[in-house]
Amino acid sequence: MKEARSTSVAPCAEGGMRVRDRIFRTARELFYRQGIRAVGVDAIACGAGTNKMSFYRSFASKDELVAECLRAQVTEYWERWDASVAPHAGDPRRQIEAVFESSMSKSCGEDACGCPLSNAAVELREDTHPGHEVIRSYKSEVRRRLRQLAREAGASDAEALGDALMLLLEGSAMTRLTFAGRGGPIVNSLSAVKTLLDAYLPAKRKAASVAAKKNRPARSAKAAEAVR
Amino acid sequence: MKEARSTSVAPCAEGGMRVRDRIFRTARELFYRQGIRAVGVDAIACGAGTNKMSFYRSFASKDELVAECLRAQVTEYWERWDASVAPHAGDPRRQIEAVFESSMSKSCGEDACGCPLSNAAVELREDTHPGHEVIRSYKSEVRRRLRQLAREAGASDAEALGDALMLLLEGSAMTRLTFAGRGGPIVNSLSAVKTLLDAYLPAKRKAASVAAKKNRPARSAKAAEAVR
DNA sequence: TACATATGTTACCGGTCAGTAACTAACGCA
DNA sequence: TGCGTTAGTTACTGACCGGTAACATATGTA
Repeated sequence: MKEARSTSVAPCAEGGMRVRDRIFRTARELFYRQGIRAVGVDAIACGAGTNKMSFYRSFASKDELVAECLRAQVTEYWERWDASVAPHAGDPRRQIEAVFESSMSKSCGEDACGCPLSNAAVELREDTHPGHEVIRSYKSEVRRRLRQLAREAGASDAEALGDALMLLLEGSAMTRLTFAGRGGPIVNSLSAVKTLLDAYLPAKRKAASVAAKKNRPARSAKAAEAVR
Repeated sequence: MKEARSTSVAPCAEGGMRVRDRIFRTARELFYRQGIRAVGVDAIACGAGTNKMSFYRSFASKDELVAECLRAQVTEYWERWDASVAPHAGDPRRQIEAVFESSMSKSCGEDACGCPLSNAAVELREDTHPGHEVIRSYKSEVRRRLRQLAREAGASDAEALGDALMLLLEGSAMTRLTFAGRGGPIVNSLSAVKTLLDAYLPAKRKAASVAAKKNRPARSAKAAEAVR
């Protein structure tokens, strides 16, 4: 089980950052790129331009750091979610599309390697790990929100549509680990979403949509093409 | 990073099995349940009712064992695939459904925790690992076959449909890690597949389907319900 | 000047990891 | 009987792991 782990990692000095923040940022990056179990405390501290002692002055344990990284990931994810949904208030179908466009361009973007939360779910199997509950509640909330949006959009079967969307979301992130670059099945993720929406949602999106004037089909079509 | 790993694992003596086979079987089970990195060579040997020395008489290294486990997984997967597809030769739409029914009941079954290949893709990030190529070629073949089936079924956009199906497949396996038991989004996986098929395939399945008499919509509907 | 806070340095602990050496015991077979 | 194969046993190596102790050095502030 050879690791390229010990190879010196370029320290992210980052000028005016406190040690704790540098460690935190470095840890998130290394965990995401190389995996949680593959990255040791020493490598994190060294990568942050400090040493192990300073690490343990800022964090109680590696497990706690991992959990905190996951919590930060969740917070950022919801910020992105809310930001992409906000401009389309009253148009739930468009909101769903916006969520996927955002996800496809970020968590599944060019240099991305999957979803940090999903990856952590694979690596942290012992249910005593403090990060476990973070992952669980996050995934449940994703499911709840997608089902809620499906309901608001007037889906014939909101639970089925919401779950189908979630499966696409999870699958899109996961395939990024094997199909790097721009060629994987993820290129057809958005079109799958639209197909499902067309199938489950009432035609002509009369639905519960209040501000129907906000529709911009040309823009969404362009975004779909941009992924390919 | 505490592990429940050292707790004695019940040895699978398995009477008349050779040491190598016992080690192999034990390794696959432990890797799948606890993760590859979380399981040490000692734990595998001990779990197989033998010791580390016998392990290294049968396998060159842990990495090689991992790769061989993945190869075995791939072989079994294609056996299952072929077996579920064979009874529906000439009815590609039904074949797609059968593949999903098979996958949902096995790799995503009751006590399952995701797809061994996908999980390995998360855990083995160094592209020098001998298992890496196994995963990559396997995923590519899954994609190729799904697109091929979509083409045979006469899909309006075979690449899009094939990829959408693959995303559902990947997502279904992945959600099993967080939503254990029977309650996760996977319960709506099959209905999502049918919806996509209805959307992409020509109505009344006239398509390239040769033996249209093989249609058994009642059976497939029942299977879809059984998952819920 | 004096003190508190934040950080760096070095050395260490006990444990686990993958992997090896050397020897011994059982079994099948000719 | 003798030999080869298969497997169990014990002890070991060197590296790395997460985590800690003790001490030294900055820097800012009062």
